[in-house]
Amino acid sequence: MDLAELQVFLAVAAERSFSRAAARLHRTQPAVSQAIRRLEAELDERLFDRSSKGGQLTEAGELLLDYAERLTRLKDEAEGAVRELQDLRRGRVLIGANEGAVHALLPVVERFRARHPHAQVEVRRVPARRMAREVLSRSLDFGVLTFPPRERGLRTLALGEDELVMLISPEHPLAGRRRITMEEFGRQTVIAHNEASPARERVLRLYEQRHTSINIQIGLPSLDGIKRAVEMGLGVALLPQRCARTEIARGQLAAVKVRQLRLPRQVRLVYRRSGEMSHAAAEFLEAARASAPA
Amino acid sequence: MDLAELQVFLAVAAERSFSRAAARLHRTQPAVSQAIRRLEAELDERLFDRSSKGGQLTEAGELLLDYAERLTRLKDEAEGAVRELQDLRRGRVLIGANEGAVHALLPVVERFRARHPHAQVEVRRVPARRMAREVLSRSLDFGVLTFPPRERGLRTLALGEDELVMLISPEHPLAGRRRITMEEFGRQTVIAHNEASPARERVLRLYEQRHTSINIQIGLPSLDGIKRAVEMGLGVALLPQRCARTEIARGQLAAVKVRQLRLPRQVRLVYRRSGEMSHAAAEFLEAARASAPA
DNA sequence: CGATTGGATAAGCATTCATTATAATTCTCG
DNA sequence: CGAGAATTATAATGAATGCTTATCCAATCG
Repeated sequence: MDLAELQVFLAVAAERSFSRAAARLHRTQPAVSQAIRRLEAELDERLFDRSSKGGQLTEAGELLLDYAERLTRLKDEAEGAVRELQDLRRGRVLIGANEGAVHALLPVVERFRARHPHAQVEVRRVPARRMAREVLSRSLDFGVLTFPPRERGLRTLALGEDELVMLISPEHPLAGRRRITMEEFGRQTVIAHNEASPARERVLRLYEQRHTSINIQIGLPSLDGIKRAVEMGLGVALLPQRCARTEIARGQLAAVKVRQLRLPRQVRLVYRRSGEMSHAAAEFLEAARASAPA
Repeated sequence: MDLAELQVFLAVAAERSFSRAAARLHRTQPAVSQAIRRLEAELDERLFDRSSKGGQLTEAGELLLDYAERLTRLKDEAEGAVRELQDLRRGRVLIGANEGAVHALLPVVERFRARHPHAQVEVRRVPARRMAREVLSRSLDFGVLTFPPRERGLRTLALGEDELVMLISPEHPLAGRRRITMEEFGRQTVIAHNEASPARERVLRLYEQRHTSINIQIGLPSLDGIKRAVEMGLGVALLPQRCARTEIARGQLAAVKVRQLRLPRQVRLVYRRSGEMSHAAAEFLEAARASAPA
């Protein structure tokens, strides 16, 4: 029993005639006769009563009619679903990023969504350490990193540069300064993310090398919390400039560069070198390329 | 997109390997490759990611997997349904009969149901006049008549003889008599069905021919109502003997023959001479032959 | 009763699908 | 990183399925 045969069966049932069904299907009448015959032979059951005038359905024919309709409907639905997938209406891009990197990603997401409004974008918070592994194991389509991954089998795409700046309240005495020294920064009350990150490791190492000190006095679990705390004057923070762009523009926060701690870094999108990429992922990559710096 | 191809697709998805799927389907590996290729070409969409280890499904593959499973399930269900029809675990026989004729039919129904407990039997009340037409137009599988139909294209099978008797209350003065005359019957209070029937026409015509009279004084819409009314002594009725067999046996009603009005008649099952007959109908006919008089 | 209509059958042909043989990838392991 | 193993892709061939043309047969209708 075959969908093509059922299609013929449906045509005959609808037209109540073998020859008219043949015309509708752009086949000859014997082709229709044979298709019905094959069906009947396989089911060992007559489907049409040829004795009567119009191709009258038998009881078994009536029964099969219902199933044939459901089957072709389901088939059309399947094809439609795939088509939709191609239109990215069901597509989804899964991206891993740590909190700071999200900001570099937003312009890409914006561009992608503008072109494919039905596609889903999900950005998950994934520690930089696990990023490469998750991308390679297909748990993620993309990862965002601020350092080149050592793992093989990955490609990267630069999304743009960023640097760390000290964020402080505009009321703070240092708010007017263009830049300060590491030592000055070290004397501040520092508010930081309470998760390990490569950037933080690097900053701590730099202080160690200089034999000066820094104390992280407040640890918060979210970027937003840190920014609010800085606004309230609880202390200062060292964060990627992009993360506070809007607050700086609005005058809610001030940014001051710290000598030796600017750590300019490339924000990178990483993805699998080989293997099938979903349409959505391919399109996302395209959007990233378009919004990346020339 | 074809059920056969989807079958291959399902096998590959299940085995996560083209070659293992080929083995399971008793095909060669290139056959599987090509079937998948055809599917992919038709959908214009990769279904498996060949680069990674096992035949990993792509996004579209996952989507199609669900549909493929539902489609094959539905196909199996359709085949099962036809099979059920064949062994009469499903199926229906539709019979037309007027109320009196039902009694002649019951032994046949009983026999049929004993053999095929899952098959449905539906007896519909159909006026004798319309019976032949309904059978020919396939609205009914069978009809029950007490006269040979004039229409061509029908066959008949005798179910048994029956004759009209006068039913009266056992308390009635005439209850002891073996037989009475038409004139005596004419003087009774007659209770009859208030629907026209060939039998009634015939009785009225006989009275006309004899220039004697009969008055139907009570008309009731159901056989059962008539029998109750007779039991209560409201009058007498002229009905097929079979219809009151149990009441006569129990002594609730008495039967008296009426000269010239016995009208012995053959109860007949009528059905289409040509055309497909459902399995259920064929078996019902078989049951009727078996329980018909030799 | 002959003509017409609709379906069945037969023979030939084309396309499709499966097979064998072989190439190209990808993965594994030293 | 490279050789070998495993898995999938490709090409060529052959069988079979299904379509077409050309009829035949049955039923219906004037």
